[in-house]
Amino acid sequence: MARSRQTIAPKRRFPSQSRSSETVALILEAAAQILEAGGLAAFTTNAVAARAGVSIGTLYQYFADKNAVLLALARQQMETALHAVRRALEPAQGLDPEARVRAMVRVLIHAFGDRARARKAVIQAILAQGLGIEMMAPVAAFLASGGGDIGPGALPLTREQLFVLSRSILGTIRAAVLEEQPFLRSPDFENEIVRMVLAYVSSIMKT
Amino acid sequence: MARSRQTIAPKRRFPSQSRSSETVALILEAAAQILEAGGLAAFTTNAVAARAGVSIGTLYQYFADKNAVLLALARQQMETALHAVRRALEPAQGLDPEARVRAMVRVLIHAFGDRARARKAVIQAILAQGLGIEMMAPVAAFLASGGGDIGPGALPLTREQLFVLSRSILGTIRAAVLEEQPFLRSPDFENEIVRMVLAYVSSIMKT
Amino acid sequence: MARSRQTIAPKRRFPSQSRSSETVALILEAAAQILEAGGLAAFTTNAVAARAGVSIGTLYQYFADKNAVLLALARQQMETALHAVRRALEPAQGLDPEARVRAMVRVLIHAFGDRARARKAVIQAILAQGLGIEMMAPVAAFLASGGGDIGPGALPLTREQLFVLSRSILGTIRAAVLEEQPFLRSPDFENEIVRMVLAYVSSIMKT
Amino acid sequence: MARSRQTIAPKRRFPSQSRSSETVALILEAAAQILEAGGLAAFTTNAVAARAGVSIGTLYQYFADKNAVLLALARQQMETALHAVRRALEPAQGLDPEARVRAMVRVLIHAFGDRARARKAVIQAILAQGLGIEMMAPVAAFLASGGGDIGPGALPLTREQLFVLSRSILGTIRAAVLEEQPFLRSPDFENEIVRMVLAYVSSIMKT
DNA sequence: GATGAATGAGTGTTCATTCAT
DNA sequence: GATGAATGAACACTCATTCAT
Repeated sequence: MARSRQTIAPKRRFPSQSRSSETVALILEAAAQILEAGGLAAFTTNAVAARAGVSIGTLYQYFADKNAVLLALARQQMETALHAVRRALEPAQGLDPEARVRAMVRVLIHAFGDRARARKAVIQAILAQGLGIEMMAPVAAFLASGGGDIGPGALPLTREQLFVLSRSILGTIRAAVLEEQPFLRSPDFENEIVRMVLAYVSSIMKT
Repeated sequence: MARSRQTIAPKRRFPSQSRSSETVALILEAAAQILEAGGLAAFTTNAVAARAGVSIGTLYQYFADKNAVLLALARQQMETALHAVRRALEPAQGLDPEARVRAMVRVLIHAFGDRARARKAVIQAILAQGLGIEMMAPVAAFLASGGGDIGPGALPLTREQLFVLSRSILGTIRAAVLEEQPFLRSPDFENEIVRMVLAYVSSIMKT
Repeated sequence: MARSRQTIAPKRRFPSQSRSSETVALILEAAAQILEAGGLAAFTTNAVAARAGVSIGTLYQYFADKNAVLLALARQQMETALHAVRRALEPAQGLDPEARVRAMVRVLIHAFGDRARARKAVIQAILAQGLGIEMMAPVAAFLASGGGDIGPGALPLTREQLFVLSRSILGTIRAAVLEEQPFLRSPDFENEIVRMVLAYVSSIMKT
Repeated sequence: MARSRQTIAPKRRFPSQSRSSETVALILEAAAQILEAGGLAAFTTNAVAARAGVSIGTLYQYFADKNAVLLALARQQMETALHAVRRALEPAQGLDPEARVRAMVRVLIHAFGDRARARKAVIQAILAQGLGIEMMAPVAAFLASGGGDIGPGALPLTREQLFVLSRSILGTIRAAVLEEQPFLRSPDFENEIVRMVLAYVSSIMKT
């Protein structure tokens, strides 16, 4: 039934492509706007459809249920963030580890810092649904695949190290987003995360 | 969102304090059980009252609204965790920093790891309600007041350092709980968190 | 949880009796009216609640779902019909079989013939839900228990005979109701059913 | 309720009769399968079209609405049953009445007993739609036209007698189908229906 | 203080049907 | 003729909260 798994829109129809992906994009954009404007409480399927300018029936043609919309939105954000990280790391090739870590952290902070309320709501929703794991998987995979390549060479991390590394970064940023900390985008905040990461990685390498 | 600030705290009864606190305890226990059994979805005020063996009206006599129950439960858990940390740190007086950090981390892991489903649900609920800040405050305060006293002496941390320190620890443990990671209570996991904390603190002190 | 099984209202609360049974009666009456006025199509839980003058929530306090209302209504009608049959048969004690059968048939015709649209709708609903068996059970039980006591003595019917006897009577009347046959209450119609029953029973006894 | 009378009959196509009737047959077969598999609840126009391998638009090219599909299916079944009865009665020419009645009853039992779920669903749907009369008409007409020719000669039945005769047979079988009685195809069940019919007819003739 | 029956706004979701392509 | 994306009216049902007893 399902054609491909990479498709952003989960479940339901896979219409003729152009029109449909447009509609899906429309709906996701509307979802983000609703979230941004009114938070999770305002996020109703009817509201999303209305803002997207499509009928509620159309929404359900592309998304199995309310949750699927949230999921798709989260996935989209995650992927955007990962792309941003990759792009940020390219020009950092060859630079010293600190520069590379800093580039990554900065991207993550801002990835999660733009459209703050929407992002906060997405995170809340994902956590509330217990879908956190699925969302973190790509990040961990990225780091595991040497994506970070944070140290001077490829450092083979254990499962636990990978987990602590990724979650301490994301958990900290996430907390700042959720708590709406004013210093989220401040250099000091960035500095401290970078310091934490470098210190931890150094410590691992010394072993 | 919250109506008034007083509503968060359960309305204390003065008349027969014993009966009242009994009832409150009954309700909170019921809430925890409901959460443990059915997760956030099963957590309805009617269900909690029913399991507590009190009428829904009585529940509302002690708690301003559904959220207040969740809040009280979370606060109770937080306090339990803090007490556990303090108790764990006492015999560690005078020991080297690593031993002290390890004691604290271990306690936190178990504090958040017991009665897993209930705690997970509480965390989800708190986050979903955007109440994370309030819940973190005591922890931060504890660390700020030198509670951790992790370094060789009192180390005056900046706001950002305090935040990164506390959230990287709690965020990592939290993620492990929410994602139901199997290694949550493993020594390796504990080791890595300890390593991360010590490395970060050392790095701060060198400045 | 459930207190007693004879209660008409199935599932849900069993409130303090007086007020509640009043409410239940109110709802069932409203349901019958809605059915009478607009048929099955108009039968929505909201409409029933509105006509009953109670909130939709109250309806769901007493009935598990839409179907339960229909079920309860059908049961009530069935029981009313049975009572009527019993009452009709009492003065017929000692009379010849024909008189007794006639009394019974007449009651059934009118039981199903009054408030025709409502009764029709109830039957349709019951059949559509596949709940026919449950509704027929009491009738069969009645006949089986010698309730009919149609022959000159107690005649022990086989399962199949009981079924054919009860369903041929009820099926015929039912068909006349559903098809809105004009002769439903005519003496000729009654005569033919009586003839059919007597002929069948005689035939059985000859064996 | 019904919009116009023509809508009941599927719009016949003249151009390429073969292709059209093929499509209609395809749709009816799909409808039967859906009904058989999931009962009335699963019977949606979209589902039928999908299983038939045609677009929903095409379905509406041949059937005015959802009901028309059901109607056509019911009619098809009814006709099949009648043909079967006629075929069964041919070799019974000249046989005694019992043999002829038995042949008819047996055919009816099996006509309504095959593909049980689908047939049950069709009956339910027809009844729920209040379309029972239309469906019974052909049967009554058949019996009226001496089709049954059950007695020793042509017996001129009154309207009521015809009704009671046909409905007591069909009503009984119908009930057994709807209630999924295990003895539906048993000889005992058949015997009792035959007995009932013969007894009733005899009784009529004696008058 | 306790009770619990009553409330009703609010939401997710379905599915028959249309019509532009 | 065929297609199938889009439509949107309609509904069942939940649950936090109130208030008369």
